Amino acid sequence: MPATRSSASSRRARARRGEGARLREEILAAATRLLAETDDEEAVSIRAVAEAVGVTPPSIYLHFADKTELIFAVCEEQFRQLDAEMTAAEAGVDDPVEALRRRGQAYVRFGLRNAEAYRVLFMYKDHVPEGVDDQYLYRSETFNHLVESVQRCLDAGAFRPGDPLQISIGLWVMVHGITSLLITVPTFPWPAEPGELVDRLITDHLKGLLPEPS
Amino acid sequence: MPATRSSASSRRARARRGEGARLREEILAAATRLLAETDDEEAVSIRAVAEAVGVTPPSIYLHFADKTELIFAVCEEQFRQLDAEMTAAEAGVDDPVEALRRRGQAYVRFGLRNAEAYRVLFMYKDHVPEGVDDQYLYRSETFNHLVESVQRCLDAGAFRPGDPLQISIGLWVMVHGITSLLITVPTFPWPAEPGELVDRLITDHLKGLLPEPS
DNA sequence: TGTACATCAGTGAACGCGCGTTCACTGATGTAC
DNA sequence: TGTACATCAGTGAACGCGCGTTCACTGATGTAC
Repeated sequence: MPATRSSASSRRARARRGEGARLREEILAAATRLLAETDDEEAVSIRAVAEAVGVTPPSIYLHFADKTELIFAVCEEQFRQLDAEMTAAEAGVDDPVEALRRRGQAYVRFGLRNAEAYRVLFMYKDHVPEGVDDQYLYRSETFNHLVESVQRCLDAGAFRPGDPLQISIGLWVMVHGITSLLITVPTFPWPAEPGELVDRLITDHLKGLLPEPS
Repeated sequence: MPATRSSASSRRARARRGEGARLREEILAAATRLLAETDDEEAVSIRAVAEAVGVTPPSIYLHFADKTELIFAVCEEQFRQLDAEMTAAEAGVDDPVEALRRRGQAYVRFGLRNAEAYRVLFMYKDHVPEGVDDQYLYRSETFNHLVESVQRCLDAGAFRPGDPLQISIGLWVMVHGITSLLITVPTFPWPAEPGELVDRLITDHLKGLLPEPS
């Protein structure tokens, strides 16, 4: 009986010829799962990922140049997932302002449900490795869909005229502010429901705090 | 000629009897300076701090129980500094809304000028060590001064009636959103001046995006 | 149908690194008598 | 005024740890002839 390297995992079956690329997907999935389960990016080491997949550490380098590239690949996937969830939240909503509100709610929900992934995406420095377009976020589908959603509000006359990019930045700042503070300072006396905070702030942001003209 | 441990630093003169506590201040100052200069919390190791002070690593433990306690002490100091700068920004301004705006501007300026300290304060998990009141931020002078500043706006009738705590949370969310995104995603096409972004967002937040009633 | 060979998908062992922390100690400074 | 002693402010060396990464290798799988 050969010694097992760990009580938690067993050796993975070797891929057949030409199917080596499948390991890449398994590594990505394991890294994503580890990030969610441990809620700690430091626990997602090359060694831990290899162990979770059932493979030795050097195998990771068959598919990723280094650790940075692996983590970035995880982030890319999460970022697409965020877009998908926001798009789904908007689906079938006719009122463009209500659609935008649901988009915001979905953003915060995603961030809180995938807190550690969210931290890596938006609260780390240098999460975009060298060699990657540094306009990555700006040029992304994810951000673009927000701008389009804002544009629909402008087209419908629901907002007073303005630059959709600047309005989008304002909305992003707000939902990011909410998400990141809820993650980092969870013991603060926040409203009971994060959704409440999002709704109130979006409403304040859109309608204003100043007294109505009398 | 004795070997020097480093080309960069020399042995610090030993404190006299009863003045050992002075080392504590020197350690704090060195850690703060290291954080600012390297712009990287990971570079602020016990060893690096000791080296910067001109002392051996075990000496740190004469004044701090462990690394967490040292970093937290640095954070506390920075947090007081943030309060001082916001208070100074408000000084002599009569209009309470304008005072609030200056407070926000000062917050963002502080965060950008002390980016790595800001990250440790508000973008790390568990920056408040075990044993410290987990309502630390909420009960702080720094946060309290914001609430008081909001209360002055309410008292002056400059805001429509509302809960000063909730309004304060909204404002904090916004300035934190701006500061943290500017730090983390500096390559995004932000407005040229951070102050511009702060002003526009505070204005939008206060006045609203919706069309004026016609 | 058999066999030599190339290729592919990994393995095993080790590298050097910097880290936080501990422990037994030293030597200058001040104090009691 | 001298000296033994306690105390204080540190030092020096080492501990074990987990990390990313490299390098030479192995052995199963498929292919050419």
